[in-house]
Amino acid sequence: MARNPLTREEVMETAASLVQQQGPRALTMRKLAAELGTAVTSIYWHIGNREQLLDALVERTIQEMGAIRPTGRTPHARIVSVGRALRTALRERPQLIAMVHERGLTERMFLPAQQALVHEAHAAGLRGELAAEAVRAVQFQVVGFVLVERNRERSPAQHPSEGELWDSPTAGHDPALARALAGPVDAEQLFLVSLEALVTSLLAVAAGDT
Amino acid sequence: MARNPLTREEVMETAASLVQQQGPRALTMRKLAAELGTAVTSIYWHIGNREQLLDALVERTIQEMGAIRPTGRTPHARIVSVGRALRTALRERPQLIAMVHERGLTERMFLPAQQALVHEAHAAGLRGELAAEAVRAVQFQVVGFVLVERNRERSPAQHPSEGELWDSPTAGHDPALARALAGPVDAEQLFLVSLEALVTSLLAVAAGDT
DNA sequence: ACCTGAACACCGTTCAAGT
DNA sequence: ACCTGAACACCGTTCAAGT
Repeated sequence: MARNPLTREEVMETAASLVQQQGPRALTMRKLAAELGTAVTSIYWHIGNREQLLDALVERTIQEMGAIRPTGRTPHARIVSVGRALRTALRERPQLIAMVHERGLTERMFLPAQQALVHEAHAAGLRGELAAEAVRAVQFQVVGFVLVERNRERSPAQHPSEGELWDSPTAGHDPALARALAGPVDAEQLFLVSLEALVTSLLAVAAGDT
Repeated sequence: MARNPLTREEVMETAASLVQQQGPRALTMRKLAAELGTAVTSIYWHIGNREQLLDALVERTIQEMGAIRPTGRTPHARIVSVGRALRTALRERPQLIAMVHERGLTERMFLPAQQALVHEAHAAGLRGELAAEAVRAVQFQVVGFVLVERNRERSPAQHPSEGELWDSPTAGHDPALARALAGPVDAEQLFLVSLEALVTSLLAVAAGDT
């Protein structure tokens, strides 16, 4: 029970921990009020409605992430490092992904990496629209991958549907392929392979190589 | 009011149209019952609870999509064509994406393309784990992109946050870059560029070129 | 300026009771 | 086998009333 006057900060704090522990669906105004020891309606006075609360939480989490610092020598390595760091940062905050998911705020997840990517794209010799395209390609790639990855993890069931391919005409001739597709995904490796591929192509354009 | 005995089919049909028109959030058991002219509880007898209903709808929509047929001459072109077709098919069914979103079923969206991709990867000379990796890389790429794209479209607000970069140190030196980043995304082009890049790299591996 | 309880209009789900 | 209404335990939000 909080006797001292309720604070916007206090509400945010409690809401954040609630989301962190049980996901955004569990963040109900009434539960939150109970946790805070106040009436439900007090929250409305300080924060507004549930949507605004979620928005504020998303913003807060993004702030906490801070900037992303590239590592490595070559432009290629540095851009890839930004992608990896962004994925790591997002995966460390599954609640963020879930909240962004629930509302339509994916582009918020782009922000932490954007400055760094712009800088690196420029350093790699990309200019103007081409640089913008490269920045966005990496952002879409990374965020998209993380969305798929998380969504996959959320799914409780095994993925037996992929087993269908075991006896598909093509896979039947290639047992190793069938086995690999039936098995679990090595997300880490898949992420790296895809990102490397993308960056390679983007930089090939910069080098004048078509 | 439906006097004839309620059918599982009838429930699914009505539920589908409800989702199509107003999104999965509007699919409430009570609204659905009202639409059908029955008591809410009848639905439970035929279908089960809301989760099972959504699962069934997802499955149904996937079935409707049917198989994806590659076009083009070269392996590269054919794989890219599968990616494009998959994206188009998904974008034509925004309700599917929303439903899959709400539940954790992303991998269901992988299925329509998988057979075709396996075939094409094989035709391109990829075998075993390498082929599996290529198939999955394309799947993740396409589905991830569509997820980001859709989520972006759902967001009502403009994206002023990207304007931040206008006066970022790097972008400041490159007005064309700043302008491009502040403007809207050409999703179509971004998708193609990324997909082409990925496929090029995946096939380079097949050609023995490291 | 801040907090409150009552009330409204919704939910999904269960269950005993009907035919 | 199929359908029903009542009931339970939840929601978010508004609003008039308090201090």
